[in-house]
Amino acid sequence: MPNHPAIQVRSDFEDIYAASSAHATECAMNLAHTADLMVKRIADRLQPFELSPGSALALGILADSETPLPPNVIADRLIISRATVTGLIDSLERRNYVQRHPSLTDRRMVLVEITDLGRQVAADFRQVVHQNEKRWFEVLSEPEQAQLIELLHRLQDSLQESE
Amino acid sequence: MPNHPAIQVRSDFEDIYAASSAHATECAMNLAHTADLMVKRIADRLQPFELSPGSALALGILADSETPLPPNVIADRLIISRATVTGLIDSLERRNYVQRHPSLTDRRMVLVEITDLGRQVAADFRQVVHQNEKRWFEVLSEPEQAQLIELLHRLQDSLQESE
DNA sequence: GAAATATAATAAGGAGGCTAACTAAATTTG
DNA sequence: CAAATTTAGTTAGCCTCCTTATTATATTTC
Repeated sequence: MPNHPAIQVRSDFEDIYAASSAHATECAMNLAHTADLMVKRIADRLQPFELSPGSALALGILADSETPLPPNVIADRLIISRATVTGLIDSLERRNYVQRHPSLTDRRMVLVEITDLGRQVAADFRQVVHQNEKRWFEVLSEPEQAQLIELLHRLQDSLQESE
Repeated sequence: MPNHPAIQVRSDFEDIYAASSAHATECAMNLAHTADLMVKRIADRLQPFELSPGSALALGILADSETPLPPNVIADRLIISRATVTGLIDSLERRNYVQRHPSLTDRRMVLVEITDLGRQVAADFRQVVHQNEKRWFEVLSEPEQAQLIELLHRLQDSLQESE
């Protein structure tokens, strides 16, 4: 993903925007800040596994797949560029979490296969991350979590339309 | 901000997690994805001004200040490192949006002063960004926006506690 | 008041994204 | 069936952020 700086400010940024009745801007700031904080926390939890969030997501996708996948498919699922996936797979391969094989049916293609070690690591880090996420989100009731998802879905649609 | 890859997957990622009743994970994914999408959109809107989101935030802070500010203060407000602020100011200075002056009272300090051009640009980009934000968030009613902010605040607190 | 400590800004180097250009292989088209 | 186009993966070069080390100046402590 684009390496855009996160849009965040310290938590009392409301000072700055309070006067302008910028409710939308306040939403935007909070959204960016919260997401950024969460991603940082997840990155912390992944560190013991020597995984970046991106590598972890890629490994997770491979762990869920019955069969090896080409980098292309991983890029599509994560909505990142193929070039970035190349790097993620390089890093996973260095740790022996995955292996590249040339495709026999289409020699342009590479197939990425998760190793037994990779599968184990995926199971482990997912448990850790999921446990933490559950704990973080415990401050919201189930209905609130559902509503948060609903609001975010609508926002996503709104943003996606916008060009 | 840390250059962590955004944690996002294509919008039908629910497939993957549906089976595991991972509501918290679904929240997390949506949060990261929505924020990332929004930041990308904002970055698009800032491009005509030759500003990155980070530079724009820094310029905004300077525009709001009665007096020139040291890089240190900007770093604190944006919750980014001082080293990063050095780079942002470099880029703003190249475009003549700000000027560095040595502080007369503490010769370790630099004071960053916004130029008239910078002030104008800040007013312009803010209007553009704010208009877009308003449009994006129109899919949520006022009470929904307020609730989103409330939910996010609680999440932020929860995440901040977590180490 | 000299030495040790703390603070401000910067520089150097690293990580993780991106686009654009390149190579190889498959597919389409005339 | 040869040429042009498309597709897959990689490489190279850029951007924005980070952490750590460096330099200069203030402040604290003995």
